[in-house]
Amino acid sequence: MHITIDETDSRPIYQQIVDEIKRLIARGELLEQSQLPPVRQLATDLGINFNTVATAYRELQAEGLIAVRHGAGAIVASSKANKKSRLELRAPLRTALTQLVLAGHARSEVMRIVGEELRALSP
Amino acid sequence: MHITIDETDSRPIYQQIVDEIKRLIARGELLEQSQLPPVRQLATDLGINFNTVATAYRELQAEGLIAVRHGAGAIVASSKANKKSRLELRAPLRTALTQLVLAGHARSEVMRIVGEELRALSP
Amino acid sequence: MHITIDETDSRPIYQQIVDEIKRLIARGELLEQSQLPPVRQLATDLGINFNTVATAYRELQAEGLIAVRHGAGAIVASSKANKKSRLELRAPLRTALTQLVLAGHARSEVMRIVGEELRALSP
Amino acid sequence: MHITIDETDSRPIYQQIVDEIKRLIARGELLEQSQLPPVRQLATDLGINFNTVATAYRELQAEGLIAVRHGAGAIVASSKANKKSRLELRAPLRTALTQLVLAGHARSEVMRIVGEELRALSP
DNA sequence: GTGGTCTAGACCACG
DNA sequence: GTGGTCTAGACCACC
Repeated sequence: MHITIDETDSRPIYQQIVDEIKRLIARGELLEQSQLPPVRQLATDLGINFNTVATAYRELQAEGLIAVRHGAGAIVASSKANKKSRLELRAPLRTALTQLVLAGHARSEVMRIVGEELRALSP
Repeated sequence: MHITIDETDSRPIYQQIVDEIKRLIARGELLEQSQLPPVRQLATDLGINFNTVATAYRELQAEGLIAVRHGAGAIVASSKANKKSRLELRAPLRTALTQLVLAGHARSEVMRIVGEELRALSP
Repeated sequence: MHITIDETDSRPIYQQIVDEIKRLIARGELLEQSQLPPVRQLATDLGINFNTVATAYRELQAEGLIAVRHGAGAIVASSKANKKSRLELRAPLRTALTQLVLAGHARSEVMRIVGEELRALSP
Repeated sequence: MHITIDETDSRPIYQQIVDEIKRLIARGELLEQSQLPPVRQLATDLGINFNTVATAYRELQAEGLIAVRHGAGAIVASSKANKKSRLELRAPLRTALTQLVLAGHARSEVMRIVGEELRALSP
C-alpha cells in the first residue's frame, strides 16, 4: 500500500491520509478484509507523528470503512462508505466544480477533466 | 444577493461565504464591477459577527476576485482571475468524486450528478 | 498640474494625491507661491469624492507644504517639508528596499533602481 | 528572533511585524525552513493580542514567505518568493525618496542613506 | 456610512 | 502545545 504526503497540500496531513486510503478502497486496490499497515509503521514510513495517523484511522473507522482491533491492527471493513447526507456529498463537488469554472474551464472541458479523474479512480 | 449559512456544514462560516460568493460569480449572478453588500449588513442578515464576513471578503480579495476599497465598499473585480495550481484544482475534485463512488454511485451516475451540478453553476 | 489616480494601487486615494503633489513639489514643477487647483475642480477632474481631495489638502497643510486660504484656494507654501523624525523617513525606505531585495534584486541592481527613481524625481 | 513594536509608528502593529520578519528573512537571520515563534508566545513577548500576530503570519503566508502548518507552527518557506508587480515595488520607493528630498537631502546624500540602509539589510 | 484594526476570551482542530 | 474560528465591542481611517 503506497501513500504520499504532500507538504504543499493545504489539507491537513491526517485528511490527506484519509483521502488516500479512501481512494485505494474505491479503486479496489484495498479489498475488504485486507490488512492496513500498523499505525506506528505508517507514521514512521511517512515521517510524521504517530497521533496524526491514529487520527486518520479513527476517522476512517467512524465512517465504517475500516475496523480497528486493539493490538491486532486494522482491516478494511467495507468498501462502501456510511450514508452521507446529500449536503456532505454535493457541497465538496460543487466547490470543486466552481473552482474549475472560475479557473476559466469551459463546461465541456470540466466534463473531460471529471471523466479523466473518474477513470483514474476505478480503472 | 442571497447567501445561506448551514449550521450543519463542517466548513467554517467564512469559508461557506467565500464559496457561495464564488458560486454567484461563476453563475454570472454577480457581474464584474457590481457592488457586494457591506460587511456589517451581510453579517446582520446572516446573524453572524461582522468580522466573520470581513474574513471572507479578505480571502476573496487575496484571490483577486473582489476589490475591497476602504470606505467605499467592495466590488467584483474579475470573474476569471483565479490562479490556482493543478493540485489545488484537482485534489478537491478527486476527494469529492471518491466520496460519490464510495457512496455506491456507478460511474455513469456520477457523471449525471456532475452534469446536474455544472448546469446549476452556469444557467 | 497633472495627477493620476491608479485604481489598482493599494494606497488610499487621498494618499496617492498627497504623494503626487509632494512629488511635483520635489521635482520643482510646483514652485513656491504657485496655485493649486481648487478642491472641487480637482475632485471633478479625477472623478472622485470632494472630501477625498479635501483630506489630501489638509494633510499637505499639516505638513506645512501648502497653505489653504478660505475662499481663495491653496498655494505651495514651502518646497521643504516639516521636520520628520528619523523613523518617519527611514521606515518607509527600509520597507521599500526590503521588498526589492526579497524580489530577488541584487544590491547593485537596487542601487541602479534607486538612482533611476532619484533622477526621475529631480531632473 | 528579536522584533520591536513602535507605538509612535503609524503603521498598524500587524504590518510592523510583517515588515520586521521580512527584514529578518532578507538579512538572512531567518533561514529557510527555520521555525518562527508561536503566535501566542510572540504576542506575549510583544505585549499584544495573539490575533494581531496571527494576522501578520497570515499575511506572510499569503505572500508565500512562510508556511503555517496547523498545529505544528510556522516555518520560513522561501526567502525569495515575492511576486510583486512593478507598481507595488516602485511606488513605496518613490514615496520614500520623495520624503527624503523634501526633507532637504541632496541627491548624493540620499544615495548615501540608501547605501547605509542596504548594507544594514544584508550584512 | 463604509471598511480596518485591535482587544479579550471561548472553544475547536491538528500534530 | 500548536494554530484556527468566532464573538463582542471599541475606536480609527476613508470616501
